[in-house]
Amino acid sequence: MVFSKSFGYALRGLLYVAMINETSPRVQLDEISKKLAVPRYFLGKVMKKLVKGGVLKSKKGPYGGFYIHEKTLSTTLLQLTAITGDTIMYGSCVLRFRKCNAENPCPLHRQVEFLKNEWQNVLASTNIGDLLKKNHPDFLKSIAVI
Amino acid sequence: MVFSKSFGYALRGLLYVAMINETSPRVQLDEISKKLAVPRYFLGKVMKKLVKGGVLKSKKGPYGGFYIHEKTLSTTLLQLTAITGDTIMYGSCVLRFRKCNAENPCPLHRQVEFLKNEWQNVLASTNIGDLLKKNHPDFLKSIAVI
DNA sequence: CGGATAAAAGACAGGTTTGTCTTTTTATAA
DNA sequence: TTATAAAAAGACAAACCTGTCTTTTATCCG
Ligand code: FES
Ligand code: FES
Repeated sequence: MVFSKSFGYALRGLLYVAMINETSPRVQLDEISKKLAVPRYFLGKVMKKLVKGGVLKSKKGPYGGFYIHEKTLSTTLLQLTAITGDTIMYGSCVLRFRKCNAENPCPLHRQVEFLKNEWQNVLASTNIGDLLKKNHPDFLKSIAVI
Repeated sequence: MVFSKSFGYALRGLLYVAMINETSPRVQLDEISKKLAVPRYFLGKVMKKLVKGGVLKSKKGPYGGFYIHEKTLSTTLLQLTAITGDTIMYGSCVLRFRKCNAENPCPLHRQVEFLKNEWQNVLASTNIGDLLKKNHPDFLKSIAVI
């Protein structure tokens, strides 16, 4: 009932880059992993997925690093789950029955239907820009602490 | 965002035993695993956890098997998550921060606080007996279908 | 008691996720 | 062009979850 570690790293990494990019054009993996207290090489892989997923940019070499582009701030949490491979349960049963449907519902179906929709809604309607704004100004503290 | 397989097996196993025990004093693992179409030996381990967790009883040997006791029907889904080791997020952060608290919230805290409480509520207020009642009479179908 | 039955326990294997380290590729500046 | 810096890519290991099989332990019945 919790996101994967990868998702957490991805979100926090993305937020950190977005925050830094308000004042600096690039951030390096080294800095990100230290500030977030996240395993460096693993974070590298997650960030790579973000770049490949089209929600972040990167540049190799000197003066390189990660930086945002147009789409970054409008990236929703739902898109992020797709990128990090988190199984999200819209259309799938919380009990892992073959599929979630009202005709042949699992014993939990009624109880969780509403919550699933609401949850789905939050993920689809919240984007990186929203989180960045809402959590200012002690925002760094909120993503840096494990 | 979904329960573990173990949790699903545990719940369905528990429900099956509870259902059968309305007419028969014991059920064997063999029958349960076949009816639920669940891997037999793995289910055995899950059932063992239920017994150790004090929400089910078992007896070895001839005429043995699994059966319910007083506490079985009042077992909540929240208790089940504890038994199967599912990380549930009440008091813990969806992003896996050390702990979820309002003073130093993660970037998602605000957005998910309400949903977490609601979800928690469903799990804590739903017990095996409830599910058994609500899903009668085509209840077997609902738990047997994978 | 002795044989049969069923859960409990233990050993092991495959897959996925997470984590670490090394090598390769790309870009920059001098 | 060369040295350097940084991400990308690849190889590998540890931990966890799931699944299978074998051995042990408890119980019942004759
Ligand atoms: S059938 Fe299980 S949640 Fe809908
Ligand atoms: S601190 Fe993350 S959900 Fe509360």
